[in-house]
Amino acid sequence: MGTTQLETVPEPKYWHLKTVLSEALDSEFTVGEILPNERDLAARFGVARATLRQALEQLELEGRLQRRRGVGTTVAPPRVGVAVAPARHTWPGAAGDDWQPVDAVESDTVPAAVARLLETAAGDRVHIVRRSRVTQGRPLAAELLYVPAAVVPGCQETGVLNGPARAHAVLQELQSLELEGQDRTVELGSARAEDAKQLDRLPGAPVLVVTTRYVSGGRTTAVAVSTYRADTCRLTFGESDAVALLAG
Amino acid sequence: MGTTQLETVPEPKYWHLKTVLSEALDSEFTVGEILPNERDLAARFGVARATLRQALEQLELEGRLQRRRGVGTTVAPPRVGVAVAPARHTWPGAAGDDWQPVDAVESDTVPAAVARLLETAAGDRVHIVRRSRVTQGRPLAAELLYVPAAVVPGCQETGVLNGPARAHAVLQELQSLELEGQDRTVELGSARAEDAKQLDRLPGAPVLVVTTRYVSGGRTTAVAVSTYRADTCRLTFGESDAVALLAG
DNA sequence: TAGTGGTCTAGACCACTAT
DNA sequence: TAGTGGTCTAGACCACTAG
Repeated sequence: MGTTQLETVPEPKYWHLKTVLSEALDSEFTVGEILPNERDLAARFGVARATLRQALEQLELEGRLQRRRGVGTTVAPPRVGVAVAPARHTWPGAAGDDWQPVDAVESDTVPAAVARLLETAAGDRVHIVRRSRVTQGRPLAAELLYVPAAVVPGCQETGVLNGPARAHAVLQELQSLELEGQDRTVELGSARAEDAKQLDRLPGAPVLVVTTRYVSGGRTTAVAVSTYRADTCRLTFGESDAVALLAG
Repeated sequence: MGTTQLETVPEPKYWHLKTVLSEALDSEFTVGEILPNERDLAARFGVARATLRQALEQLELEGRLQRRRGVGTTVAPPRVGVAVAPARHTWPGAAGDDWQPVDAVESDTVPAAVARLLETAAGDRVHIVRRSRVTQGRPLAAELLYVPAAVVPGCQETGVLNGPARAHAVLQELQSLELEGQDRTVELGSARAEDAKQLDRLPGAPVLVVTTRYVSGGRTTAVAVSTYRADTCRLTFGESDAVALLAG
């Protein structure tokens, strides 16, 4: 046969579209610039809107685009480098940490995965401190910090305190304990409705879930579940924070 | 008004569907079990197939499901905990590391982000070592390790070696250097065509991209870009590897 | 109120896998 | 060859934002 078929596996349209758009973003657009709307773009490329959207979704996942309902699609700035593991181990809420306490509640039900780490039994009272991390006015991450009531006995009477003050009380008492170590896991998740609101995203948006285990007195003393916007954040670990400068 | 509208924001169908399916997975299915096909499932829930697929995609993103074309949709096992930052800093390829060298090439073009970290100029020769990480017969991650030729002068004449041997030669010479430190970043990406094949996924599949910077002699000596399957992997950091046991 | 992205439908065909 | 998930279409309506 004289026919040459270099691509035995034809590239899907949305994949090719993504490549074309990606190159266009590099060469013809600047950060913050607004793209034509989806209907126009689809028409221009001769595809259905759903196909165009598949390409846009990928680019948004990679942090290249930002889409907002009622507004439009804009070119996203490079991802923000976010230091996750400080050089020195510290309790959450220690001086200089980038989180802002939001409020705290006491509960006797925690997610199964958290209960397993804390080795708490069903019914054990646990403080749940909500915190949020913001940079340049934009929400980066939401966190739930789980501290068994038995770990911070001084916080028995915090019921009278209001939100932030209560969170402060729990965090403050933690500082008095000796922190022996910590470890973390990172995995992909999708934002729960509550997190999504806090992160200014729609429910289901992709997030990087960082689970931190704080060890003190030979056992897991607290667990933090931090939910970072996957589209805008690049998590940084390690001694040198200089790498946070890396772009694109 | 006597009307009570608790949900002013009606939940999208696919979101509700995802919740229902998620609970069904917990209670009525076992790991590895095969689900009804998409057309049947869509009919059963009274939605279009596209809507059903939106829910399945979310569940796959969260590592609850595994879908394979031509085969079906199965219940995924819990994510595998993968140690990313060993307790002691070592060069890639050191004894006991979980990676298998695949091959190596020499090139004078590297991704812009890598060139920035390595501080190489356009045209500088760089060894690119491909490695892969496998557990229980399943591919977890693919890696490209970039080492400037100037860093491993003993590897000038490796052109005659075949793939794996060449990779070994570069890795071996690295061990002789003193490693001063390393740091890492983690971000969300989508699999390039080449990675996708190595990871047994389709192009565009969500991946966790770990960029490791190796520091020696006061400067960045090597950069590794490791691409982990986001659906099956949970990355673990820190001194204690015990956390790798955490499930679900 | 006009315009945007988000959701949803009811089809169709294709690529792949196992039999 | 039959059955699966993957891609694609051409519509429709909804929720949200901004002028």
